[in-house]
Amino acid sequence: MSVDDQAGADAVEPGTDNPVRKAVGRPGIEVLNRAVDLLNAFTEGPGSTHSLAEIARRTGLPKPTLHRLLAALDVLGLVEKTPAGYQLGIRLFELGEHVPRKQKLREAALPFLQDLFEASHDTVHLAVLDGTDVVYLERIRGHRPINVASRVGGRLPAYCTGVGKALLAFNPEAAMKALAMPLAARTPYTITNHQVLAEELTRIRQTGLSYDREENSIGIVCVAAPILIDDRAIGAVSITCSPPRTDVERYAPAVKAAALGIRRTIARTPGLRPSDSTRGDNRS
Amino acid sequence: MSVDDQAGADAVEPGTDNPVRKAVGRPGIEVLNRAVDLLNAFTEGPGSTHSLAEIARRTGLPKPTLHRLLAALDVLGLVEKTPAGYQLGIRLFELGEHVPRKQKLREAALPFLQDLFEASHDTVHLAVLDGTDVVYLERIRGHRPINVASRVGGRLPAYCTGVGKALLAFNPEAAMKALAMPLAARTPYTITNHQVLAEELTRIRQTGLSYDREENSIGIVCVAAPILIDDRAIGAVSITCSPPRTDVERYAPAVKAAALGIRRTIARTPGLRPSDSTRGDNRS
DNA sequence: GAAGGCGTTCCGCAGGGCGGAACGCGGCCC
DNA sequence: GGGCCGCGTTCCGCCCTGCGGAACGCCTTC
Repeated sequence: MSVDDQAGADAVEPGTDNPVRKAVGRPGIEVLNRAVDLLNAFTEGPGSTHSLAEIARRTGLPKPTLHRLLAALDVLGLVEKTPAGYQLGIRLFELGEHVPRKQKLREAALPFLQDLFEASHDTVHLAVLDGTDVVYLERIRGHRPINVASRVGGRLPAYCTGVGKALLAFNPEAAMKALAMPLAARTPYTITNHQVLAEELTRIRQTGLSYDREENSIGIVCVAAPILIDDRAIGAVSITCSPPRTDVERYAPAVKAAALGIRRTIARTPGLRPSDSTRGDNRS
Repeated sequence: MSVDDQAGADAVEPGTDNPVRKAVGRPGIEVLNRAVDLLNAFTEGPGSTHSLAEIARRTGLPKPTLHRLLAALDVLGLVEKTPAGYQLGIRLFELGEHVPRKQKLREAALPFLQDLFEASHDTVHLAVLDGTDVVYLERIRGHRPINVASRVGGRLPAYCTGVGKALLAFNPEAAMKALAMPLAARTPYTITNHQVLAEELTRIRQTGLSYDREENSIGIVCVAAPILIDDRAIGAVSITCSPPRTDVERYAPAVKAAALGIRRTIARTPGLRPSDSTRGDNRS
């Protein structure tokens, strides 16, 4: 509760927010698209248990259709029907724990994240890229009441976060996409100009370090470093603190060292390598 | 494997029966059933990246169909196509992190699990029930080389584990189901007799404690206690160790206390209450 | 008693998912 | 080299299956 309220409780991006949105002229299998839209409805906005009617409102799907879908998903364990409504089912958690991108990176990174935390006692993050968004895999935080907008399993646009820019800098295709979409101002400091963002990415590419100076959320600054395998960032680490202690810079070496350590651990373990998903959506 | 042999299950079509199981005469939406079977193929057996051909073998689905399904799931982010094959996608992890059964229980339990670990330095588990299986939500383990068969996000039959029996004892419907299915012997000590299991559950109901004495795995014993809300177990905690140090019993009070502590924390936080999913499959 | 919101069921229409067949490719073995 | 096998991918016409408007029974609210 202490967390996300003032961060704007972001309803991700303006393109997808109106109650009807997507799911219509899409490629792929219609039923699947709808089913996943349904599931996504649980990850957006507040609350975790919803009535059929509310899901109908959120997704814009007709009630009989939803009824059928929910019943099917319930049997499959992806959704659970409780007296209070529907919620995401345990089997989703099971499946999620078997996602290799998460599993292996996290495992390799955890000791280094711990070290970073010990050294700084500030919030430490591990994230990966998905499309032009960042997904947080892990967070270690202490008792300091920093209101980080992040959450494990949460998603934020890459262009306005430390880890995000580090990831973009070493993922050309994703960077292209990000540079081709509108950059909404989340704070007065958000980079909203494509030219500026491009330069920032170049700088990051040169230094191997990425800074977020209240670009996503007022009161939050951080340093991040990419975890590079074959010159591509498969993940990124960061330390976050509040700007009174503006000297995030002094953490830069530690963050960079942690990223390198993780890289080495991974290089030693086979199996994580083919890190780049093509992620079908190159159509957009 | 243990299940369907006696049912005859003849009338269904050929092609999908043998190398795989289910997915044929099922209720629900066919495409969804297939898609989820496809995803499940990634959580069974070794390896996390599979070729289309291999998935075809595992699921028994025709290749063109799989091709179409995988492409659709790729766009949705539930699956990722890499040069080496397909793997589960990051969005599954995202969804999994939003599962309330997991999210809230884990959050409430974590400090108590830590305490248990500090006190014992043996492996600590947190699990919930799904059907007649147990799903592990969290595990804290030290450096002792105990080969626990568990894994976070893993699944085991309830009747042969400490947490499982604790959960069954306080979930009548699930217990009924478990008592109606064949109990395979996983070790010489596994309870395979329904009568014996029923008595064991009664004992657990009286004492509030459940023991696993190498019933699931040789070399593994544990004590477990249910986390009770309104006389139903919404989860269970356990401490596991190897039988040379047979005195798991001395951990019993600590485990029980932890369970009570978690219960109290949850009772104070609203929102976790409606814990019983009906989980569609009451058909069986 | 009317009005609105909810979850649920029914059923006839047609659009979408199906999968056998066929193709191009690369590795392997004579 | 030629033949073979297994792989991923594309095509296309048949037919099955998912679709959703309409209608119902049950609540609470005014």
